Amino acid sequence: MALSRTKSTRTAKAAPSRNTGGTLQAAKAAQTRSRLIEATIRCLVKYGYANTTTPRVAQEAGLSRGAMMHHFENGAALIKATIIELHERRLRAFRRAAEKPEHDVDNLTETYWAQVQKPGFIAFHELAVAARTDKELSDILVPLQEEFRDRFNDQAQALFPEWRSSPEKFDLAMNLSQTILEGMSIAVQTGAMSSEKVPAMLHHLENQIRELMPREQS
Amino acid sequence: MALSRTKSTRTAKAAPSRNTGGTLQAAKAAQTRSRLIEATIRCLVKYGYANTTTPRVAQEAGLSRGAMMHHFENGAALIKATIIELHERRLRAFRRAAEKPEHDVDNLTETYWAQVQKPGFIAFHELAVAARTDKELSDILVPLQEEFRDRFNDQAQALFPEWRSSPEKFDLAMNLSQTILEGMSIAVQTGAMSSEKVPAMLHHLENQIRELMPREQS
DNA sequence: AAATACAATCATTCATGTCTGTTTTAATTT
DNA sequence: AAATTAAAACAGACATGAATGATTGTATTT
Repeated sequence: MALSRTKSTRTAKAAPSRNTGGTLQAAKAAQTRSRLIEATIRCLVKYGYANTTTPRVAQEAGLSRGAMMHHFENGAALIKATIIELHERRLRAFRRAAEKPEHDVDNLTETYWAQVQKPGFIAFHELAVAARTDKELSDILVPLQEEFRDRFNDQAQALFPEWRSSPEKFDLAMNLSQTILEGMSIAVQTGAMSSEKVPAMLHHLENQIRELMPREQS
Repeated sequence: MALSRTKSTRTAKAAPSRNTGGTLQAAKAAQTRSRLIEATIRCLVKYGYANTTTPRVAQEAGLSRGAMMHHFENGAALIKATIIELHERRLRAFRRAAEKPEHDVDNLTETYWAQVQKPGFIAFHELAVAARTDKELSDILVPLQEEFRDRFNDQAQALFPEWRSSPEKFDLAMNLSQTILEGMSIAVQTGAMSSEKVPAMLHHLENQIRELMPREQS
């Protein structure tokens, strides 16, 4: 997409009167917006950020580009919306996992491992990499990354209350998990690591976490 | 760059007669090629893959685009050359580190940690991410990734011969190191992780490696 | 009917590869 | 050693394709 490759000369074009008023055919609008966002995610996964263009997204969504511009005043608005959708989806998935009854370490690591292999994470990483050199993108992304880390820690702390006794070890375990699982996903995707190595790594990570816990749990 | 966005209709344009003959003003040519490759790396770091274009690279190198096209018949050739340069640089750096006398674990992990924070690795990751959705790129990159893993393991095995007694643990230690260090570098770059967390992670990794070693070494 | 969803087209910008022309450098000949 | 010549290094301009935001026009809703 390469945000705002062309500078908007026009007078900011009154954003299409976001029809956020609860009860109308605005439901249709929200649905179409959602379709476009989903299409964007698919494009990011299939073609990468560099080749995710507005015509391609429109085609992937089965819409005309004109229709698309009706719902998002420009390409930047679309990927901004995509970012926050991915963020919320990440939080939701994490929340669902936390609500399940079984909370042993193996379960959680494998659940998060499954998460980081799904399209959502791949698309998110495409955007995160792009944001490194795109201020407009990083202005949106960085705060969300921080919020995710906080929620991640909150949830984990709620699940393992006995860990509050040694917060440094807890912090380390969280960072280890995130780094290894996310890093491993990226490494496999980019060919830096063979997928055969994954099980042993997961097993080792689980052991590590248990050793960082304050003595109980299998 | 987005390789070959336009298809070459012309008849393959006899590649500029690579003047690889050892002893001429061909040294100048090699030097200019090198300047262009360095400029490409800088652009990848500064602007990201999506915004690394031939005009920008030429400008960064202080050359005209025409001159650039004289040395690389198209943009794809340039980034291909950049990839193998980065690969060889990675191997060289690794080799240098192995030639130093002191070979304790702490030294090696911190050396590699320093490596993955340098421009070379960042540029390489930009290309690796792009290669995920670009067959032309991955055709070059994937074999090099494999070669790097092999050399990485060979070198490490030469440095710690006593480790041959337990190859699975050795393999795990190598994968752990690569995943954590590279993953952590990316995480910090993209804002997924705060850099404050790095020292504790490094320390933990070093301990892990030592525990995987067959009993000796401090 | 008024507004909103959608479609189609426009002008602009930019990157790409190709082509033509100029300068510099090295090799050959005298 | 000086002059000549050929090739390589470099620069600038061109045509093409594609993506962008803007604009205008049509069909649905409600």
